[in-house]
Amino acid sequence: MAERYPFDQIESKWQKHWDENKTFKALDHLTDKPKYYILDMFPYPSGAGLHVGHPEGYTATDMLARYKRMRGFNVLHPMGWDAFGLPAEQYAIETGTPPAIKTAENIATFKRQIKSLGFSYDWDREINTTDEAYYKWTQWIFLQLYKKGLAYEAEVAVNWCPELGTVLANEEVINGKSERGGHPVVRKPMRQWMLKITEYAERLLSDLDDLDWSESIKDMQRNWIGKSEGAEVTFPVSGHDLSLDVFTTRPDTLFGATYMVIAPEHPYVKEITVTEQQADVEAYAIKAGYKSDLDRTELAKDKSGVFTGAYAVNPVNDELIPIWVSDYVLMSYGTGAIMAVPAHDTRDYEFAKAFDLPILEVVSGGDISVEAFTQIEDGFMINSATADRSFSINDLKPSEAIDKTGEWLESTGKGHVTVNYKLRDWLFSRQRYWGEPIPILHDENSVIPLSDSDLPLTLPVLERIKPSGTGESPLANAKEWLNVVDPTTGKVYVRETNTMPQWAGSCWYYLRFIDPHNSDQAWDLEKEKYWMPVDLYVGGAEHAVLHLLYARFWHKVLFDLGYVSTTEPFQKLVNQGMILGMDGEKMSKSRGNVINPDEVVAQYGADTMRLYEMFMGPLERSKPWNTSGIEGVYRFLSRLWRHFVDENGNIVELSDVKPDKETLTLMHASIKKVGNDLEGLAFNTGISQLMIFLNHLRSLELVPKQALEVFLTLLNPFSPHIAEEIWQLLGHENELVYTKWPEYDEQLLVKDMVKLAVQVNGKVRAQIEVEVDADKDVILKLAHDQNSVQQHTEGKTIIKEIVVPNRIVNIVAK
RNA sequence: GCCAGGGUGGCGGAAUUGGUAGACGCAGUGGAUUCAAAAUCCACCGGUGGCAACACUGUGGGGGUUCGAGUCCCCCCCCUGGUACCA
Repeated sequence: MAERYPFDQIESKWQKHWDENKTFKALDHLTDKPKYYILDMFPYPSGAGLHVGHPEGYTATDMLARYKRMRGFNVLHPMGWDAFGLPAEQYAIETGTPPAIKTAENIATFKRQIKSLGFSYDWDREINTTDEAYYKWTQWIFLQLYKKGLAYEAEVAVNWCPELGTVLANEEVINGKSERGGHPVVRKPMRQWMLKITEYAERLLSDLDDLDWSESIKDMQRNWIGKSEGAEVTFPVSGHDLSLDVFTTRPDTLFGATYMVIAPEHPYVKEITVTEQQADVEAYAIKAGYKSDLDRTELAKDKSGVFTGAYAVNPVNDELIPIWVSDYVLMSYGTGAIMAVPAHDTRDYEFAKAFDLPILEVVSGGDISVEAFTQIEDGFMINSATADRSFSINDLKPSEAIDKTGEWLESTGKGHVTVNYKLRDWLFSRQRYWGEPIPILHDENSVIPLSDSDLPLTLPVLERIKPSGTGESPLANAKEWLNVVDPTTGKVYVRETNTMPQWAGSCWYYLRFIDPHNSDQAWDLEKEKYWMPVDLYVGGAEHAVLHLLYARFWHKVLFDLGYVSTTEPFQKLVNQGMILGMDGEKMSKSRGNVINPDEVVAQYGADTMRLYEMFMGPLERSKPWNTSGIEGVYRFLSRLWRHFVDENGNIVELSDVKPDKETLTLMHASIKKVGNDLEGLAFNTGISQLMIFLNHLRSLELVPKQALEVFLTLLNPFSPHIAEEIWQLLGHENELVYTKWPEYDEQLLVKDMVKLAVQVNGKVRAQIEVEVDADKDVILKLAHDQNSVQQHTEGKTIIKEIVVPNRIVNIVAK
């Protein structure tokens, strides 16, 4: 390890200074400065403390925040805690420690660790989702959703574990057994709160286009929303006074529908099944009910199913086709029933083969004796006309046939063109204690929302948190809390025992940061107008779909209600990559490759830690930690210190004269490069430029004071403690934090001589130095004068000579 | 299977978007300093051949476009993330 520079003293000194002076306080109504809102995804404060992945994103946003301040922006850069959630509740069940206590401890650890890195958060805006002053407004937003008709109750199957007497989250169920104890888990319908996110599907999809997010994240959201255009077609059931609606994206293949399939949970299953098939169908439906969604897909290869004995009428040609029940059709998508076109759908093809059902080709171009032909771009329609020829799509391309069939369905009333989404409504309730209570009362047959003045509805303090045994949340045990007696009528109401999911608090925290202490409103509308939208949002890609989709949904609802001024909350989004262990594997306790940020800070200091986190590589990419790599950046900072500060802590002798030409050019090139790299979040190359700059300064006999000052200014966003300290030693009264970022002079970056490579047939043979924008003839003459060029052109005819000004010369000879 | 991103020295990574591949850092080698080591400083550092000048070769593999390709086009292989009977 290099000789220590006193980073521990320097860093604690400046961190204390920033704290005491509230250096990073964001000003709400400072309208003469442009605003910049930089947000980190706030962490769940786990018991394990911070790992090196957290500070990666925080370091990046901090560097940008500090840079933006130097650029004259009023920066909002806050931090808080997403502190509701399962681990604290499980810990409480095991140990008896109340979740609030454990959570407070964890937050203290996280805060200490985050502060040790010198991040420039406005700590006066710290928020905590478990704080009743915060969740009062989470509940208030829920009531807004409820009043708008976007929250409703439904019977939904949950993972019920009879042994544990509790409902489990999907991730707590492994292979149909509980993660803890390995007890069997069954699907049990329970009353749940749902949010109608599907009502916003189209807007959530189309508004993605204008966001400055990576294409891959946008695509994940698009896939999740899963819009598909098609038609709904009605198939009357023969001999019954009912019909089955199906959704299809391929109405062109209607003539090829040779059977139908309905999901085992379909409401008509019982009704249409003929007596002889009743037993088989019922047995199959029960078996399918036991399978979780996962099991169903695992068995995807082998199609299973049972014939109902009933027939449907294909509306296009009045042919009778059999109706089957199979779990390859999902009740949760479309209508829970499909028309099967085995010739042109892989799944239907497999099913038809398995049960020997007819396969009728209606699009030419494939070989249906081998596999389903699903290409939609190639081929032409065949076998697709009504008996009386009144309707025919024969010889059309499938895409044309889709449109024409759609029109026909509309005009005959046998169906209609429609759109379907994969997105489902959001299951919003959890049978847990440690979450926001849902502000709802029940009586025998109705639901009564609390009024705003009853908020917050606080969590009751339970002596001991334990499962209710019924599948309800532990709140069902809180008898005094549970029952509410109307003082005038004496009527007894029961509180909702479900709580909100962890997503709730994080759906709007970025709005509370704008006005965190407001007790009359969730946030002030004027402040919201000033600060929103979030200009940069940085966090892990694990939240690419759910958190971001849920938050966007709430934001749009709040927009419709007039509480926010933008349609989208997060204008620009960046996902930091993962930091891997030294072995290139994901860090985990079991692998023993976890790096503890506390140890890194203790050994090398926060400035080095920050610098290394960003020097490793591009922010978005995953990259492995390397202990000798951190030595490198540590040496860089040590060299800076040693070169300019003597043993007594005084600045060494500097020159007051103007920097020489080379130094001046490099100085201005660095201002440009480092600034551009910070804007583009390309921290690694910015740091590399700082290293080049310092290497040059160290090569000088006497360093011009001005050059060192510029260097420190550029270094400040990256390693602020050491930069401030040397800056102060230079005698400056003001702090670097709000020092203006230097301007560069483009004129100085224009060189007067350039080196050109001379190629012969595309291979570099010589290097020449000429004046900038030198004449083509001059360049060529000089090029031909080179020995090596002559060697390689000797005896050859010159066919072509390419001169790219200030770049390259290429002589083509044969 | 499908969607997205990515394969560059021993390692992390640069490369003005078609113009001298390997910046910067790590590791390594040689030297200076030291009684010695650590630290520090200087030099070298893709591969093959050569004492050297230099030559050939080289950005996952194969083909193509171009005066010129890490960069553009086509085919293939591998890795990472997402998703999965979505009709």
